[in-house]
Amino acid sequence: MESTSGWIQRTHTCGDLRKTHAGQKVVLNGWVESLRDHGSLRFIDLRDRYGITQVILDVNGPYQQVLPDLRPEYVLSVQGKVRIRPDGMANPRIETGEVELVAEGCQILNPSRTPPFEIAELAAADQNEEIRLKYRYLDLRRRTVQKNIQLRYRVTRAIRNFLESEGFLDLETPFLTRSTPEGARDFLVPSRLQPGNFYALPQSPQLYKQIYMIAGFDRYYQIARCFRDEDLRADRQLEFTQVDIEMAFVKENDVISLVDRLLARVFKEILGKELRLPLPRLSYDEAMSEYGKDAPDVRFDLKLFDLTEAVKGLDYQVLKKAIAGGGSVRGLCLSGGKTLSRKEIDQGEELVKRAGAKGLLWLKLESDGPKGPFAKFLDPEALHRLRAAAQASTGDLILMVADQDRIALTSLGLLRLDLGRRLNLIDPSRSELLWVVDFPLVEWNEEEKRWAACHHPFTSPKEEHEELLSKDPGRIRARAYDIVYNGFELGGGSIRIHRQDVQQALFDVLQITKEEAQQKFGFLLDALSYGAPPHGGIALGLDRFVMLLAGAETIREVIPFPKTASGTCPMTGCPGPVSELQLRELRLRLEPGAGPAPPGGAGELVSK
RNA sequence: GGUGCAUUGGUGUAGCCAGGCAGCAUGCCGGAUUGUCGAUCCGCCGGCACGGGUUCGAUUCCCGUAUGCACCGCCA
Repeated sequence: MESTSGWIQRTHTCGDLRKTHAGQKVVLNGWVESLRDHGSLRFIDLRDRYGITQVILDVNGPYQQVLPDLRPEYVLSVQGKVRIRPDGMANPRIETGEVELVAEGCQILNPSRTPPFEIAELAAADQNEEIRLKYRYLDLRRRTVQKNIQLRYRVTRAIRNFLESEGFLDLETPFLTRSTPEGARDFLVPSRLQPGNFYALPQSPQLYKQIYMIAGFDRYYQIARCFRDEDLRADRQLEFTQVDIEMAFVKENDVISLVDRLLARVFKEILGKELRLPLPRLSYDEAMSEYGKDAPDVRFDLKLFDLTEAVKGLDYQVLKKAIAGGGSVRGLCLSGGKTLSRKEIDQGEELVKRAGAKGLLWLKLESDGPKGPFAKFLDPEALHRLRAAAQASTGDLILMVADQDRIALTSLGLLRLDLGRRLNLIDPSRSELLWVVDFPLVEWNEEEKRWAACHHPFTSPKEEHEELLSKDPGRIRARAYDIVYNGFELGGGSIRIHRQDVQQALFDVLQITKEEAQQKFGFLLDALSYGAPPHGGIALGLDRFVMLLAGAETIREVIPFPKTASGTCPMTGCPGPVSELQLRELRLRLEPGAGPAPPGGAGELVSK
């Protein structure tokens, strides 16, 4: 194509050139990755998204007027001839390393200020994150970051290709919607046309995708942005992305096997790994009693055991009290763990205490008998029962928590993970995926003295449990399922309620009043009354998925423009103040004390 | 809302426990250099987040603030 603005466009990218191009005249456009000045000879590594090509400039070349000016990150157009590098000069570290471009022309398309940090591939990897985010456009030039962002694209493409081959339609849903009770805090958007009223940004497209099902679009998907105004974490951002899927005329197995195949496709395409299908399933109760977590990391064993029966009748207060109070004694057995120091055990105790346990009991199975705070209360028979129940042998360490079931299990679940990490029991090269099924439908919220939905208030109870809605909600199991990847909840879904009477009954359990339900979800209840098909679906956390596939520590590494832990963006300085006029148009007034960020904050960073 | 850790030239760090000239690397700037590829060699410039306290003296100790990160609460 003819250039109209005086600069010469590339014929190839910086990742293209090989031996076969030798002798050809080519043009490259790109950034200066590094400069090596040998006086009368100058090497430039020219970079673009496709790779790096070495360019050779001669001090006597027809471009000598630009030579003194060249600096890292300048944007260049280089014309020249491709040459095979002299013997022994090839660079096997780059794909174009067997050739080089001997420059015959070189123009600076744009200079660059000195970057605040190095972009070059081998530059220090642990760059301060705040600076990286402030200059995200530079950070995104770095090879490793580019790889993560491109990986994200390849993952979404694989997902789209798969779902579309399965007949799913990619359908949009509004960003400006209605605030709903339950769930996370909404992001609110004031309405100018309806002063005093607010839109909410969607926490997920949940209700819309159900409406699509009722409307007959029986296979929907969307790579959807979701918004939740809650505190951030390494794996949580204010806005995040879900692979949102919904299907009509399906039961649990249809959704689960679809996602099985979807994941298998992604693992094949991205990691080259074959997943064995169907993925294993664990009931919620099994997951909790064996791993102490509803999203277990099964890359290592170290399962929890119920030791209640084994220690029942022992004259040891801690145990007696817990059992008498309706609780249980749970434990795990660390093979060869007798070498654990007292300090390490104390650290473990700290951990379980933070999870609400009163303490950590331990028993070392030495060859000359058991050692530990309650060893002397153990008669030979009880010791035998305990060893059997914990599948322990001599040299092992049994760690126990005696408490209410939930506390005993969750605290040991945390301890299990901590031990797994600290003792290197986890093989990081493994990818373990599994389904957790048969979740409870609702959970008692002690603070608010009411039942709350475990998944969301549109989740269908198991049919045989429907009658329990009015009698014993805690015993109801839901038609819900979570997919777990290396101990992370990758996604979750359910078969939805498609009958108005059941939906109403669940709202009653959740103490959502008729008025409130009518006001907030009236449209859904109405829709359910016009012939809603049985339907269900799932939402996968794309950010977490890509993070795990990339082997990254935080989802910020796979999100092009993430926010800091306090919800700010060092690059744009958002959130920022708005003008008096904007507020007046919305009929909003700020409280005294609320207002623009103080100087020295993120806003200030940007103005420099 | 809470807890912990951190903040030292442009960037990444040492020094802080045990108070007394702030060191290293890289980048920047200048010079040398014909086969480098994290080029090399020589030289130069540049810094203790902010506010208060203790002290003869604070980068160092104490308190507060700000910012970042991790975690708890929170996230159906």
